[in-house]
Amino acid sequence: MALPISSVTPETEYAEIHGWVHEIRDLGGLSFFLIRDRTGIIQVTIVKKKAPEAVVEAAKAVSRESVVRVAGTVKGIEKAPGGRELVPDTFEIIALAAVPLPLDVSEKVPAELDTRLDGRYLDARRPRVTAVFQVRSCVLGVIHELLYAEGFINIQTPKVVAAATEGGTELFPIAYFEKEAFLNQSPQLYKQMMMAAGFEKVFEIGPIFRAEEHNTTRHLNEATSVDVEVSFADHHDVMDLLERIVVDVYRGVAETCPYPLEQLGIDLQVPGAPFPRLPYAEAIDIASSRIEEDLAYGDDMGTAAERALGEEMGEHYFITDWPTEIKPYYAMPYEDEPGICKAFDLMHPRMELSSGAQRVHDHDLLVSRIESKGLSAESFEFYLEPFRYGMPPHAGWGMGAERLVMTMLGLPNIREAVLFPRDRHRLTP
RNA sequence: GCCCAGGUAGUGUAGGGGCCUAUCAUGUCGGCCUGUCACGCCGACGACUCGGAUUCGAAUUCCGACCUGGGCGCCA
Repeated sequence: MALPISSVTPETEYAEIHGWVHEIRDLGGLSFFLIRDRTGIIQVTIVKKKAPEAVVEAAKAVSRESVVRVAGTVKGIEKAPGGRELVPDTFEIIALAAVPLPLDVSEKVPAELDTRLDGRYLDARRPRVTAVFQVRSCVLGVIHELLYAEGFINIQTPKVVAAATEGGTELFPIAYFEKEAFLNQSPQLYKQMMMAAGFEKVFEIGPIFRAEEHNTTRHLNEATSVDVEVSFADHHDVMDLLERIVVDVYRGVAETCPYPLEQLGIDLQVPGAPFPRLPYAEAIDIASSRIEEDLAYGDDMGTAAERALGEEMGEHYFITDWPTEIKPYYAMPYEDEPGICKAFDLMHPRMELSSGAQRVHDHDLLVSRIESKGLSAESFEFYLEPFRYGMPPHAGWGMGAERLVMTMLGLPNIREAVLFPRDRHRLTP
């Protein structure tokens, strides 16, 4: 029975391991093989005069990144990595790797992101890349756990839809038998419909698709959205929830991912809640005093403004009370001040992570909001009908999972947080 | 969509009219090496994205195509 490499300690007497040949150092009569699995690396030491002939032969034939099965005696030796090494009586090549490799897994020579993504299966063998996806898995696990613990229902909504959610963004058209259809940009309308169904608390973690031809380090054409909707809740209630999730995610990763964090060289600091809730008007004042370009009330936050605010705030924060004009039709305007609405963005100092709002739950108000955005209410009929038969007040948000992972780990490019990113130019692998 | 910068061995790079039979590292192959841990030493192998133009001469300049990275807008 093979052991995970990290579980082999100086006290282990005998071990069998499966792994990939990370590095080979042949000193002549003595050779060292570093064998790697997803949990760690162990040194296998072969003394040619003492080792079985079959071991020596296999060791001579093996190439870097081949899959091997090695079994033998474990010796506690201080000068070996991890304080132990394996002296094999069996060294079996399970799958010989061809040469040369498309990229250097041991990271002696860097590879560009494009090269790495082309050979993602190899790139992901690199401990620092594996680590990112172990953390990502943990992040999504923590979110699931927290939401289940708070009584949320995990839903799945269609990704093939007939119309845009909110207009504005470009959609990917697809052929759906004799009809035109699109890949969904957001589960927004569906999760709201489940409020009319009385589900009260729902969440969905799934893909969203945007056909924008953006070319940045923080946009993807296929992203993972963490979406939440809660009945009988206002925007502050769901900001509280979002805050709990972010803090819990950081804490969960810090507690359960020590090896990945070590690989990434990150000393993860759990952010302190509550996060400041900065009204849009104040945010504009702060940003405009710190940047060159003109920024007026009613403008969207540009990248420079976001960056300036991020420097000022230094931590996660919310921007609240946005002008109704620049938020989607489903954001609830304040009753006493309809020029601003109960929408919010959750910001990391580097970028926006999430946006949400208390939603409009009154049918007639929603129709007038849709029309004031220049959209046609008829095309939203499937969405509007539930609002006529008992729609509770509700609020929710959507958060980019990749952005959460990216900002937490300080990744330079959002593509680092996706196994097989889809961007303007990349459709394979 | 707009703007900028690039494409040189498997990988990452140097070189910006003749000094290029193209640098260095890593890798691969062969040889030596019993404690390496970026092992070391000797030798070899391997590349100028494509098409056109300018020129006596182009990896280098110009035009076009293709591909890539980044900034902005917009957003998660």
